[in-house]
Amino acid sequence: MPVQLLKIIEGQSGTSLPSHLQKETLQHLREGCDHTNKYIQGIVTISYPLTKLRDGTDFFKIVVQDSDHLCSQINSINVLIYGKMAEDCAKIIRNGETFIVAGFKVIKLPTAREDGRHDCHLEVSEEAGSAVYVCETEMVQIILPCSSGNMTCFLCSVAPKYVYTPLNHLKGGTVVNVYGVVKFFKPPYISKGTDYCSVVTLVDPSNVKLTCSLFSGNRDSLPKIYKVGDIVRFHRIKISEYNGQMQGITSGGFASLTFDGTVGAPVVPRTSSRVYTFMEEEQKTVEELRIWAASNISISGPAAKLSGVQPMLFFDLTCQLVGKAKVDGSSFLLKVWDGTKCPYPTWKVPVEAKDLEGEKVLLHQLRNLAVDILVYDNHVQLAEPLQIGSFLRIYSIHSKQANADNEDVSPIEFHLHGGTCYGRGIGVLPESNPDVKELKAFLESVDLTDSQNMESMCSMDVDSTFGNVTDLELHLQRCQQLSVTVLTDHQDLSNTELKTIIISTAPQQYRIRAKLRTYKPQKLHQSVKLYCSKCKSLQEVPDRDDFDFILHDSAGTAPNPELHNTSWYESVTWTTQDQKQREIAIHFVKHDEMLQHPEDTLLMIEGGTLKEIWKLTKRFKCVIPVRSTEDDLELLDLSAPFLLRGNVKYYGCKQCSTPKPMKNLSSIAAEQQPSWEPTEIAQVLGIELLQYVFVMKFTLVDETGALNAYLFDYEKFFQIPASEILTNNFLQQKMQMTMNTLCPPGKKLGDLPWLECFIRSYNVRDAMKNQVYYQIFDTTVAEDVV
DNA sequence: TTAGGATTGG
Repeated sequence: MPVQLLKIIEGQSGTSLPSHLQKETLQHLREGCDHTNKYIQGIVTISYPLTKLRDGTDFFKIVVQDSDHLCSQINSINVLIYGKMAEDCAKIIRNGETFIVAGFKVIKLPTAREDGRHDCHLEVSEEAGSAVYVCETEMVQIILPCSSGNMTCFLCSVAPKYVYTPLNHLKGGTVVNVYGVVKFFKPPYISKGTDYCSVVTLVDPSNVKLTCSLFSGNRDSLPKIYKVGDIVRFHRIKISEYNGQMQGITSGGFASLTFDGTVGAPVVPRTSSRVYTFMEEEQKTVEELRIWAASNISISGPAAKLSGVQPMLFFDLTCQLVGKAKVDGSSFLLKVWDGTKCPYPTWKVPVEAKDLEGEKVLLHQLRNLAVDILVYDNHVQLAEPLQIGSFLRIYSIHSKQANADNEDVSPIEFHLHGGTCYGRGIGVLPESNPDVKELKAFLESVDLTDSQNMESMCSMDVDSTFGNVTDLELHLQRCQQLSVTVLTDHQDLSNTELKTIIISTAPQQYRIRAKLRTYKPQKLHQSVKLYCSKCKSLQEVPDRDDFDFILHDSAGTAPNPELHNTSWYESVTWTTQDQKQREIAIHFVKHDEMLQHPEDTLLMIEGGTLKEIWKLTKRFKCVIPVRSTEDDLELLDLSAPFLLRGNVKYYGCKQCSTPKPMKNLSSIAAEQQPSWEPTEIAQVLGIELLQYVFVMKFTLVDETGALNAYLFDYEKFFQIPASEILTNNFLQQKMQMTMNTLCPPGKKLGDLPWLECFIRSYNVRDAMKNQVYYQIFDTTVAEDVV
């Protein structure tokens, strides 16, 4: 992560920075000079809200003041931060903090400034190779007299050193600071007294639990916990003994920080205090707790998508609010959606149209995707002021099927019962929350016309497979006896018990019969990775923003007219009418000196936006984003897809690819019937094609033991191509339903279906030890499950 | 003060 929080000790600032970097003063900063090994340091005096540029790039502007040269004529500079880095910086940077940047671009402004600011600004982005360091310190704000009038500046005060007590060393009657992993929590609710209340149970590596009752009149000052596994730091919590156990309760000056508990996620605290201390060693504490929690806390909680809900269970739902209505004094209706479709008919709470708040058109469009959740009693007061459009996590919703015994399938009802048992409640998630970002992107990708069309498809599926409840039961019974997976080879082998496998040496192959107790990742789309078969590396699929930024960046290079209309392609160019006057060139590859039908055509585009490229892929067979050099077209950075075909973005391995000239494509164009296969295109362009794979960890159990086995699958196991899952809503739902059959949520171990699998054991050695791993192979989901 | 985890009603 390029944005780092550093501990900077006064007089030794820079001790933690890379040693090749040297401090540059604002006076010496010039456009065109080499600042490669320089950094700028100053105090943030103004920060503007995070905004988006026209093309969707995040943009964050701050003003940084050189605190060592406060009274010189030029003492501050505008810093413009773009893309992912803008977002990251906006999260953690507050006025008064020390900001350090290296790897910036210096851009001179056309007009001279008279406000003491530099006549250049700095441009900062991940793509430009910038690195940002932020020092968070407790600040003292003072006003200094200066030649140009009074001036506000900030001084760092020495931060107090906090001591954290492990949970097994707590004593009654003390006030302490603690770190812990959230094992259980109730989102803030209105207590019977005067305050908001949140109950939080922590655990730490001493394996001791501490349940805390936190009160505050201000909901924002309670910890912003969104899920079990989050990590919290409490300052000044009072410890007392209750029923023979230690408990925590808020005391004066209580303060908390909350961190995402995911290993590897940015260590960015969630807090309402503007000023807090957070040192480098504390970042380590959070990272260590994350690693401890990963193997000691079960966070595969009852989260669900609407497509995965089953009758009669309790689950947490992350969703967007699209409508609300008062029903009566003790209940309130929330209409929400998460982009997926509940596979069962859902109830509609009757309310008068005039009582329903929300955008009418959207409510109509979502009539088959949105569900009604009725919240009761204490939740009503929190539900009433919720903003339409906001993102919610509703905890422990009860999905209830009224007359399950009835011949007619009665719809599923969703209730948030009164009370706070099991953490029942409603939390509002900020837009910066990673789950919200992901949900937002997914909601945007939902084609509402499609989902209406799919409605008939879905209900057909449901009708034929689960015609009524009896059929559903039969289906489940069948799953319990027969295996929900089948072997595609080696059927002659007999089963081996897991205990035997665990005590045997590797490598070996086994046939097993086991149950799937749990699996990771629970969010199925996170299982999709890109794999390079040459260097054997796995990487995340780049997100839309990465591509967007590369496109934005390459649009800065104008198409070179000398490269237009060659023997093997025909070019069209135009300039956009908007303010930016972007130049776009499209090169249509010819066959036999003729243009082909659009559906057979490969084209190369320069200067296009994400949206434009996406539209072209709908019409044309293949699209390759390129840019001009002096003498040829070339591919963009390999973090961007080098080829788009249908719904699939094809990526190349940065390490193993050696891009070749684009004119090599002409050899394919000259074939009798060019098929424009991605593998062939990759080959002539010197690209090592990355393959989409599912990578999952299955925890398998039988009567004798348990083991974790990896699934590494292109499309054989799920019979769904990994390459298409990210862009196909229907396939995502299908995969979720498959996993719900293999591992039905809320079922006891005895009720889980059996899986027949082939697994192979293999050794992984490092300097310290040898470890045995297991991989599933030659296995596929049974035909009547998918 | 409030809550002190521990579902299933409308």
